[in-house]
Amino acid sequence: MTLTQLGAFVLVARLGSVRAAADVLGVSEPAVSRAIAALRQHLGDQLLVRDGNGMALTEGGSRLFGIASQMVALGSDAEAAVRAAKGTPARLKLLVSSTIAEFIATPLLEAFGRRWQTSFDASSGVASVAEMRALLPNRLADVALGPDLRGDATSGLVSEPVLKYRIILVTGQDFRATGPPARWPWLVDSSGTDPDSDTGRLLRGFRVPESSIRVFPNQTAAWAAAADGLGVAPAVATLVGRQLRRGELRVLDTELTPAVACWYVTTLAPERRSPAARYLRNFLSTPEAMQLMCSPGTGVSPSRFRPPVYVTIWS
Amino acid sequence: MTLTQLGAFVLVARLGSVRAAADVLGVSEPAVSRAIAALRQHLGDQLLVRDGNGMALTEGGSRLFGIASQMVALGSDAEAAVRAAKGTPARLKLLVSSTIAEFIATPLLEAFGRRWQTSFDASSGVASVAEMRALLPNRLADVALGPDLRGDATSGLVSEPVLKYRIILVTGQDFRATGPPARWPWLVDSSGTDPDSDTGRLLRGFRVPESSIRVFPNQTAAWAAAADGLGVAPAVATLVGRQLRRGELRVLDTELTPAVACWYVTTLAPERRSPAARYLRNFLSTPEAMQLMCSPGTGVSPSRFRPPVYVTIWS
DNA sequence: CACCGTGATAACCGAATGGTTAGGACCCGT
DNA sequence: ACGGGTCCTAACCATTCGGTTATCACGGTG
Repeated sequence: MTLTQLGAFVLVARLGSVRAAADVLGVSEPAVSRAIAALRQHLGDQLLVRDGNGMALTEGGSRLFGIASQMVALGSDAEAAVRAAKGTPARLKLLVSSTIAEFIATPLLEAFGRRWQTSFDASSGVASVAEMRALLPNRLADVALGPDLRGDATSGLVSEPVLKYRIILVTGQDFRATGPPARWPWLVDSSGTDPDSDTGRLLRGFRVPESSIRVFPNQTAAWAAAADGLGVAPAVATLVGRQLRRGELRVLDTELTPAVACWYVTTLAPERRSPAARYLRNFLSTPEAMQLMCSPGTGVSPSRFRPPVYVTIWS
Repeated sequence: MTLTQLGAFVLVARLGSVRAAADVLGVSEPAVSRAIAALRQHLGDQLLVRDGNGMALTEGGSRLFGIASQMVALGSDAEAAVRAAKGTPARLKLLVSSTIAEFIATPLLEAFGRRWQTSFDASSGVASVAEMRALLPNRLADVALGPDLRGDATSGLVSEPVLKYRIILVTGQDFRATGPPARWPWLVDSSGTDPDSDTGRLLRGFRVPESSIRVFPNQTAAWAAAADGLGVAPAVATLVGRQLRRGELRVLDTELTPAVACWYVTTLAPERRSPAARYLRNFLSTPEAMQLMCSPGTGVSPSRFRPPVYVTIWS
């Protein structure tokens, strides 16, 4: 399986014709045909089948197409990326939990950028605990902010506490909690599906069945639903201060809440740490960063706003 | 540049040693060394330099590392993906605008799954208008739901209207609109940075300067800020019904709002359409789908909730 | 039916990839 | 300075890849 073979395959799939692909590539038609044949044999699937006056993808071919397109695109990116790196600021890649992504990551990186703009080019992406554990040792990211990732000494990861926070349970003024917590309607964001997150642990602690859980795309939405009296939602105390002051939400105490938890910053062991990771780790202990994590402003100006560079792959 | 060369490079970068990589690969050390040398020459960068008792990545090498890791991983995925495709339901890949992603995509796909679960395996991802235009013709996605993508006849895309909706402007009860709209504080979600989105067009229509725009991670958050009197926010009328009924928000009329707009479904031309795309397109005209788009339930049960398959790449 | 145009296959060939062993250059420790 | 580790390079060889031309098989279309 070669990149050129994959490139030929992608082109044929896109154009729906071997001949046309050969023309575009400027090679003879059998060359393309044989590239496809090699892939067919290697993968044990027809990939492309005759369809009247052209070629159609098989189901297997369609799976391959998405992957191969990515690979080909990455291949041509590689050269450009390496060349562009000369004399360019280093990149800082930050992984964050969903809560931090929603409220803290953007202002934090904005502030970090103001200080180090010339030297670092920072961006962030959401990841589950499992993903963080996989991405950091591989250097696919420099820093993770959120959960404690210790517990596997062999991974070479170092987690350090950054900020304590209180986890509380909030609900609307008119919600009446009846029965045990496991029977309440629970309103959570997508971190509820990550068993290693605060939310996941809380749900497990109360043995909440799946039928009592509703997952919202973000915490703001879950809290809005809670304010409507639809159920209870976990929250970080400092982040719902506004809604509590306005009386939209009230705190509900249980045997497990309020609870104290802690955000951690995780990097590789000091000697393997990237310079960018070093700087961000230090930045997190500055008063400015602390301030931002305690009461982040919501919303940023669009010139500062740059969504993380995601590439969507249906694998 | 070969996949095996990239694989060797990734392994060396990960282990910090040529020798160790050679051991893992079960080949001689010069074999690995020469793979690196070939990449070095091809890309014109040292990529890895001696660093005491091992190898460290140069800036260019670190850029390549992220890309190469992806490529290698995709390469090993490819085989599995093709083999797994045999006798497997077809995949439906849906691109949606951010508004639809936040409120509609999940229940819609959930309903679609209930009807066709055995035959289709549907998932969705957020994309900007530009991304949709790029991904659909390449068959990296089957269907786009949201903006009208016509206007470029050569692309082979077909957009059909699905549902009319009203764009309104909402604000808190105590917000006093003074001066021209361009001077108001505008609270938008990330689609405000997509010039082809409804929000982007509205902001351009009022010539709102960037300094007056605050970008929130999602619309629910922007509306919550508007309810706090922090400014005005665009909204789809049917989606803020709850907040309007509760009196948290009120409608603000302007020369450009209320405006009527329309969601479109976009696919390839009928003869190039995938079967999955055909089915979803038909499903969208059913009463069930219409109902969902007009008043989507918020939140889904976690067993139904499967986040889209994202792979984060810092390119 | 004969005639296109399409894709698959065969036979051949140059070039590169990827592997080996042997030896040189370098850093680091004692 | 020496030995032991590392990485780089050179010379050699088998294999595969990617290209060609020629030929066959198939499906519409006149």
